[in-house]
Amino acid sequence: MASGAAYSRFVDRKPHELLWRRLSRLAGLAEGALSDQERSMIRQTCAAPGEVPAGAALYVEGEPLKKPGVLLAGWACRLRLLSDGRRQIFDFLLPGDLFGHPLGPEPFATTSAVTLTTVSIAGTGCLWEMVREPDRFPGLVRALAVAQARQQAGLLDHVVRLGRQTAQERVAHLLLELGHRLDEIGFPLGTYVPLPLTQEVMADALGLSVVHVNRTLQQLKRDRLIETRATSVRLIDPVALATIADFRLPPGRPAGS
Amino acid sequence: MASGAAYSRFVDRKPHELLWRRLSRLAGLAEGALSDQERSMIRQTCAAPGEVPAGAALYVEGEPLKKPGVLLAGWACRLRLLSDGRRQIFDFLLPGDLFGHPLGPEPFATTSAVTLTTVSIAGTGCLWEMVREPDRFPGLVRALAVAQARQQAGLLDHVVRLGRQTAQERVAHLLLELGHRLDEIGFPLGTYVPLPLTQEVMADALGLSVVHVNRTLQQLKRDRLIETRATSVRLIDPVALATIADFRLPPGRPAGS
DNA sequence: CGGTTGGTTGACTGTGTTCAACGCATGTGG
DNA sequence: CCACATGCGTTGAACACAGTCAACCAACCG
Repeated sequence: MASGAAYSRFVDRKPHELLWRRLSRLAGLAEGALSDQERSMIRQTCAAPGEVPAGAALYVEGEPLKKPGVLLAGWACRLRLLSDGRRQIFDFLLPGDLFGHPLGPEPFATTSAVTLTTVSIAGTGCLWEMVREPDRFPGLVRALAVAQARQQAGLLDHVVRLGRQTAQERVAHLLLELGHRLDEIGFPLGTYVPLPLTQEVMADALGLSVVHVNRTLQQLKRDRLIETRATSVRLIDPVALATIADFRLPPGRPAGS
Repeated sequence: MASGAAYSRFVDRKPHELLWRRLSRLAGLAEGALSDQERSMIRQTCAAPGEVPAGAALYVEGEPLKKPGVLLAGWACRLRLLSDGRRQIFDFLLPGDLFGHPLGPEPFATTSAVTLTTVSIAGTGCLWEMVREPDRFPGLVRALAVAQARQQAGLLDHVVRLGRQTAQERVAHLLLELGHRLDEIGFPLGTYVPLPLTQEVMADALGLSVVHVNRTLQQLKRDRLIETRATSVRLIDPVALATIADFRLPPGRPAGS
């Protein structure tokens, strides 16, 4: 089931190799989906990564999206603030994820994005070329489109969580989603994997209070469904969790490839 | 403020003219954004509209999206069912809205879509051409991209409603969103506009129980914020509603055009 | 007519919130 | 090295918003 075990961890290798691997999978599962030109483009993009500290904004709601990028290491999230201070987190950006690309022809950010850990990013300039000259990079454009479609699908899952699931189901569902995404970048499902989220962050993502997230996590631990260490979790029984959460694997990812 | 008053109602005119008008606005606000070729394409698309009864599925989650279309009259919604029968509605399709277009290169529906009223649709075959030969219809492709970006933005609003707003705020926010979308197609904000939603449908959209939707609507009526008739509503005080709901107008729509 | 669909109301329950306090680790400056 | 502050997790008690269950009504329709 866990397909990522065969890969070394995303963060353990040279960034451009891993990014290439990931974009290839996104672009079409065939490893030859990207041209040599695109491959060198990726290398160039990763040449000078930048560091961003935790808690910094990658971009802000309403501002023009002028700096598309790739997350090479660390976590971030997309969110919106209400006028009275309430906060809603839409989704999380993990290593290998693209961000800051406009969806339509209107290049304005519909959310803000904030780093949750120290983060290493690449691509501020190079990826911009790609967006403006799509014909030269068909594989990359395809990978970008797939990534955006996935993000969209993730949003739909999130709506279901918030609209129709209980606290336990929400937490289980989110952990499974993150677990599977981490599995794809080299942290096998069922082992201890990084989860650099405070309970407050989880609360703001799941539409719950911090206190209730805390109690719900404790319940999952008591039921021997998960284990936690400092900033990592282990999903002890992903199948039982999936049953609780009504979790369905996203399509397009054959089990044994 | 209400910009739609200058237009006749979407459903009162010849479908292709109104669709052309709407797509022009989406494509770039300038009325000349669509070519003659595209205009005739639109006419051709609307030539043989089909009727679909209420409660029918336009497409089903997981199936390949082979029939893109346009809603010419009536309402529909996109939704997903949980395995135990719970239901979550993601958004609503109003006259003039496009549906069934794949987002990425993977042409599988991520939701189901169901009609809420009798519905008139067009484009099953013609729009498919457009998607396959985007170079011949640049304006239409642009309009489609803008429409999808808007739908995406609507989903973000929906996440905020479900995650961080109270029942009253949710109802007010949804009514405002629909009110503004109806305004765009010729039903001025502040007047009686059609709202063919049962309270159960609103409940499944807003993540509430039917009973609670009922009580919340009554409260809004008692506070003289809305009035309802058989299947229509009037937003008596949109400004007060917007304050309650922390509602922000989507950008890209100048106030007086 | 009786059946159905959608809306309304009341009483009761419960899931999740709020408020407040405390523990614990980490960091920092005197 | 200690005093203090800060961030995060944990716990308890009281409360409230919203859900559930059940009954009833009105309109519509075959």
